[in-house]
Amino acid sequence: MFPTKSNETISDALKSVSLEAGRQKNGKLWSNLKEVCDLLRIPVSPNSSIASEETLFQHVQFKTGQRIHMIGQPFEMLYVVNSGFLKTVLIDELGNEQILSFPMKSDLLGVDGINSRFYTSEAVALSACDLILIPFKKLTTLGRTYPELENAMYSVMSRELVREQAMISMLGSLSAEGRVARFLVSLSDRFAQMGYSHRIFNLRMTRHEIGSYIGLTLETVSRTLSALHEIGWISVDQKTIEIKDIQALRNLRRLPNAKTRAKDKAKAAKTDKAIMPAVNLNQRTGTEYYESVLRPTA
Amino acid sequence: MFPTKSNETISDALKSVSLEAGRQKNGKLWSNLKEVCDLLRIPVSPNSSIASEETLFQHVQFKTGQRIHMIGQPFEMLYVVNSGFLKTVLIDELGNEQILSFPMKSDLLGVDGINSRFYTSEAVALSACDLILIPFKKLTTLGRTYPELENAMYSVMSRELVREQAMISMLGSLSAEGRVARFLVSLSDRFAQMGYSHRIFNLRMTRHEIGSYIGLTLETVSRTLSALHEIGWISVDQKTIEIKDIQALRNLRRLPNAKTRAKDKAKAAKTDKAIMPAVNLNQRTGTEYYESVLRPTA
DNA sequence: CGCAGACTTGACAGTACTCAACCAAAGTGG
DNA sequence: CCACTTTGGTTGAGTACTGTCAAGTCTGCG
Repeated sequence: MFPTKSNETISDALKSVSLEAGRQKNGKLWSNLKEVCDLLRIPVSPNSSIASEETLFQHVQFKTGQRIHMIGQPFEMLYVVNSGFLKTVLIDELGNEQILSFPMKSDLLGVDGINSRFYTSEAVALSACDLILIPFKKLTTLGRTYPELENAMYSVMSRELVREQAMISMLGSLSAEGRVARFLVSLSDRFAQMGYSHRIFNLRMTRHEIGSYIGLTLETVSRTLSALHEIGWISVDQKTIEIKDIQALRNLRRLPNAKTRAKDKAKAAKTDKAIMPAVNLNQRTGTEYYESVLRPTA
Repeated sequence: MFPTKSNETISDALKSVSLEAGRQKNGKLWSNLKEVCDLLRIPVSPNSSIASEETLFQHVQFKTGQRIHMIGQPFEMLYVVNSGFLKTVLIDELGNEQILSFPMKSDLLGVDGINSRFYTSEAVALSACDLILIPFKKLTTLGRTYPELENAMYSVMSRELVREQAMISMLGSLSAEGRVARFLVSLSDRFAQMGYSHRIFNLRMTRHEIGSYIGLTLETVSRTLSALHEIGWISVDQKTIEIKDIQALRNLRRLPNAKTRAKDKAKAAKTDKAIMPAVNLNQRTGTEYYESVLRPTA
């Protein structure tokens, strides 16, 4: 009776995850080092001394809209997302918000504070969240006891760096369609990784936030989602996304062009609003007609 | 008789720096841990045991065009730039090059390899370069002996992460003019930091490489440089850049707009090709005339 | 029920890309 | 030494894409 669980059931998921990766103590949730490493997808040899119960890290819960840390605040903690969805935001000199990431389960937050000793970005909960507190001082101390932990830290930071490089590459080279497609694909991948459906999911962020993240205006994001919907690669209804042709989305760098797309729209319209399957986007027949008909009416 | 040294004199600079930050041994240059930390601008307490001569790191020289490491190559080394100019390049699925950074003195290279155990980008020398080899294994081992080194590593990686975040923010929010202006300002700052002139310097990279770095085509880069030249904020001649109004460049987010710019060009033309000082870009007088004169001739 | 915020869609405009011609500098080879 | 090629740069014309402005819809919530 249970289909692939959607990411709707946050509170349910939270409960079960909490049981997996935490224990009660003084009425609060705590995780040991091993559990934190597992959460971060850091390989740890099973017989490692890391598995000890000596060092516990406290969980903290945040409600939607709550700030985890603010810009300029002294840096002391790293945070590992155990459940929930967040955004990290940079605010530039003119007060413009720039979304930097949408952290979710198993992501690490707060790394930007290490160098300057205060946070250079802020993190906000987009849903109810369960985070694990990692005091940075404690972490570096532990690193001396467990050499593999040290390597793991380097590894996680390196991973984050590579992720940002990919982001820069995307912003530098992809069209609006390419960016939105990639965004959806990466979300789909993340959800799959977390055990949610990779086909149907809910966006946790607004069009404005998506646009900020991938360097577009909210209108362009909305239009592009509509366009992808219309050619049948996805289905959009407000925050609900259904991926219908992930391979097409993956391969997309630049939609053929606006003219061709208009043609396909025309076809779709002619075939009684049926959604076109994602094949043969490059066909170019019987379309000049459509345009020449429309032009006079405008 | 020595003006502020320009960055022309690479080989000279290399020699002097080598004497500063290296020593001969078996006919090769070596630096100790303290010198490497200084180069990376990592604060080290002077009485620290880090200052020891025990651990030496070898220098390696590269000629223009030589590759320091390639994509997919197993990761073993980090590199610290002691002198010279480089580029790091990402190559995506379709073989498109994407410039990620232009490392120069005191930058760290190769961090992207830590996570995946092989380099995900390649580094190429844009000039003669002197790099210090840091075997990663050796570094992590040393980290256990010198706790402050460990912190320093985290700090450097965090710094790099913040830099990339700023890059993402820029690509997401700035116009072509803003990007080029920022690029020039950041170069100017770097050169100042290295003791070169912040007013006049030579670009080490092509327009194509600049464009890739800041997400524009080479034509747009060229045009924008010409525009900044024309309004008198900089002076461009091929690879030579002279900054004439760095404050204007710093504040630039979006040039008033194309129309206003055309007006200023008109003014500049009328005043017999004199270069306009960078004031009052927003004046909007006597310009419709210019346009209406030009239009018919086209 | 009305309001505010999020989203969609249209019209229009301006920025930046594409294509292309041209120029300059630096090799290359006879 | 001079044609010739190659590479990098500049500039123009035209166009496509994406931003801006604006109107209107939908949703959730007090």
